[in-house]
Amino acid sequence: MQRDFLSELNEAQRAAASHVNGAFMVIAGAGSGKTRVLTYRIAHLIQLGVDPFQILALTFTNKAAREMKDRIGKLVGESAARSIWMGTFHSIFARILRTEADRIGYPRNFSIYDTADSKSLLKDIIKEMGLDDKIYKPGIVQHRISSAKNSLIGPGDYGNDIDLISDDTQAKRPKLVEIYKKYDDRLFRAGAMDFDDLLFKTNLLFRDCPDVLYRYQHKFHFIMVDEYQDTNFSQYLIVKSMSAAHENLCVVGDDAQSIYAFRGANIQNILNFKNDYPDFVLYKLEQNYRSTKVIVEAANSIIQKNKNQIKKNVWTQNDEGAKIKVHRAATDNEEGMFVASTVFKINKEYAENYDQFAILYRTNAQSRAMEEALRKLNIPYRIYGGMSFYQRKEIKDLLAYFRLTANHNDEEALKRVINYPARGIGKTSIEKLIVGAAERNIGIWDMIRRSAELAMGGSIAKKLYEFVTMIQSFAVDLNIKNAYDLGMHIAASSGMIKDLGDDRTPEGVARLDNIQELLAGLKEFSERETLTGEPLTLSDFLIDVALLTDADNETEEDQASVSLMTIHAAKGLEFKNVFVVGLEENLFPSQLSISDLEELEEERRLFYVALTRAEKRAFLSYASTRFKWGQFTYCEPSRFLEELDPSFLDVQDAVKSKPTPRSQVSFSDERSNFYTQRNADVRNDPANAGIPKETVVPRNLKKIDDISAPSEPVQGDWALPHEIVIGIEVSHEKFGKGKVVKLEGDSPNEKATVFFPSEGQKTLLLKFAKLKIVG
DNA sequence: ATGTCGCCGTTTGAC
DNA sequence: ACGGCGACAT
Repeated sequence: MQRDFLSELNEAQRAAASHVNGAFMVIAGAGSGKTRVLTYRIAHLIQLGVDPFQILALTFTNKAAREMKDRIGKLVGESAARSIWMGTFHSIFARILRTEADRIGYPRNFSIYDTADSKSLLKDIIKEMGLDDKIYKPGIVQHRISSAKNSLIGPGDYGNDIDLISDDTQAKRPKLVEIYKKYDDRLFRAGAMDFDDLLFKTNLLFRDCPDVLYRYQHKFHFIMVDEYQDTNFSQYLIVKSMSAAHENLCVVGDDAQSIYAFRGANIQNILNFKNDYPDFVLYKLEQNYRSTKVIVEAANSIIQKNKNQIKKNVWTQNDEGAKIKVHRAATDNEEGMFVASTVFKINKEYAENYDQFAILYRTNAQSRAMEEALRKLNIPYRIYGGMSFYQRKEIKDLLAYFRLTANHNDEEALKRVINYPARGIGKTSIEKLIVGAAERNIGIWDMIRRSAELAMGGSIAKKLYEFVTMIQSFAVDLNIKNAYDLGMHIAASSGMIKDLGDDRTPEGVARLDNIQELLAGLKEFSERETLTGEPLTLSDFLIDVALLTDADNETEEDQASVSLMTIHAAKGLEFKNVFVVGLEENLFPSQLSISDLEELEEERRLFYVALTRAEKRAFLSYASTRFKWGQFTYCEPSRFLEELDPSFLDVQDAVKSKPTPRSQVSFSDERSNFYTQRNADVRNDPANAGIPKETVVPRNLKKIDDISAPSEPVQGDWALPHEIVIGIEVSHEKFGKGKVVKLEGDSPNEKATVFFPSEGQKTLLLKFAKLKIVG
């Protein structure tokens, strides 16, 4: 019955997969069969007689865990596969924390705050403290607290950390520690943990309860960590503590694909592995099975520009393949058209299914132009990411009812639903309750019961009482009714179903559909069998849902679709045809990363990840102008295009006319014709003297777009950008000569902002302005 | 208490 | 362009 599946691996893969005891690390180049090694190793362990319950496998996404379980199930059987502890750090430790909650003073049904919840709480705290939210921006505060937690710096330690304090003092945010303390306290009183807490509190649990740690150390004989390059310090320490007893630890990763430093991932965890486990064994998987030679080597040529990396030599025996097409588009919409029409052509020409195409971008906002173009050509597509199903208001509302039922102290959940659907409990009342609770140092729920102290009107008190009673009645059913029945009951009794049902607009109908979908998901969940045979409760569902992302919410596709997603979301996936779009400075690499070497290297790794998703064909594109922040902005090609070895590229449509000299640090190759004109040149151009710097644009845009200027004064409806463009010189009957610096509005209400040396900037309605295009 | 209007800031990624 | 939020009206 045993299948010798190890023989299906290459030598390096087999060596790693058959390694049983001790600590070892697998550095796996892109497309080198990393998941194969992990799954085969687990299957191998089980074949050797290891109890699946003793195996812990930590993955980066729920999806990865699910897929790996499926594969293992096929190798050694479903039931064994199901018994393995496999999941993301967050979901595995949320479960463990739930079991051990009382040891750290938390309720078993603690809530999990998502980033929106925690931001909202921070906003409240900042407001309550009377601080300026322009200085204490909730996002920044949240990020600093999150980083602290990921480095295991609690609110107490934060105040003692000279570096952190001096950072805050310099940034004029001396009260940050105080916010952190209050935030921590409010979370605790709400019986809630944020995402970082799931790891942080696990560390506290293990530190403060040696018996608990001992139990888990001896429960898990084999620990595996996938995507090790993306673990943060908090995760690192959990792994280290848990594996201390057996030291059977296998970590797998690729430093070249570390793209999550922004949220605390520490590449040093890979680089330092040898210090913690001096006897460790290192395996390198360098043969790529995914991509053509061109793609592999082009990717190598880009990643070698990074200083910080482990040396490796990724190679492939696959075919040479086509060169990588580089396309310059005039606008973002044209870029979309290029992509869509190329997809169309390849689909026809090579009979390649639409699900074999991916369009990858740096930011979610870029999906719009792609979508429009695909729709025009009737190409089916699916967008991953963006507004997740679980972030929709109606879903969050219903889940808030669930959360509040399971944990009455969940402040964020309460704020969401106490007056939704409207029941006459307004902002002021809620504020009184929250402030009152904070003053008395009690939970929000207790505060409602003592609301008489707040001198609120009798009618409000009655409404509050009714609300409380309703939630309590739900709670009574929590451990009696099955999760689905209770969920249905809550959706109906809360009034949500009615409220949404009353809205007959298409959006309203869609919202009700979403609720139905969530309830259907709950039904499926409640029917799932558990390991222990106990029924799954609504609180179990909440843990699951809190940690899901919509990448996990995969519905079976009825038709093969092109995938649109951010590069981050594409990690671990592969497609025959990949389009990487928006290769422009300040977009990819992102503006925020450009001034920092480390961040720039992360962007480069991100580009590496993008390129290595492709099996057969890769396309790179960029636009010269892009509609951004509500107006046309100028873009120059990404430095990554210059860094790629040109021998792998097939550059179409490049501006062949004249390579313009560049004033900035130059890169040592000749493909400077990618560039039209650097901003610096434009600003320094004497022709632009006197024009405010922000609005100066290159004069030669007209040439780039090959626009012929009418010589007669133009009147009537204008179509953009064919006749008038940013940067063009015009003359006005009254104001004289000027230069167009901004265009906005739709025909026939298009407006042009023109800089006239004598008058300054004027915004003119084109259909009335008599402008003559000069030159 | 609820709803509407206009202004503001914003846009990196996600468990 | 868009969503969130405060100011103001109902």
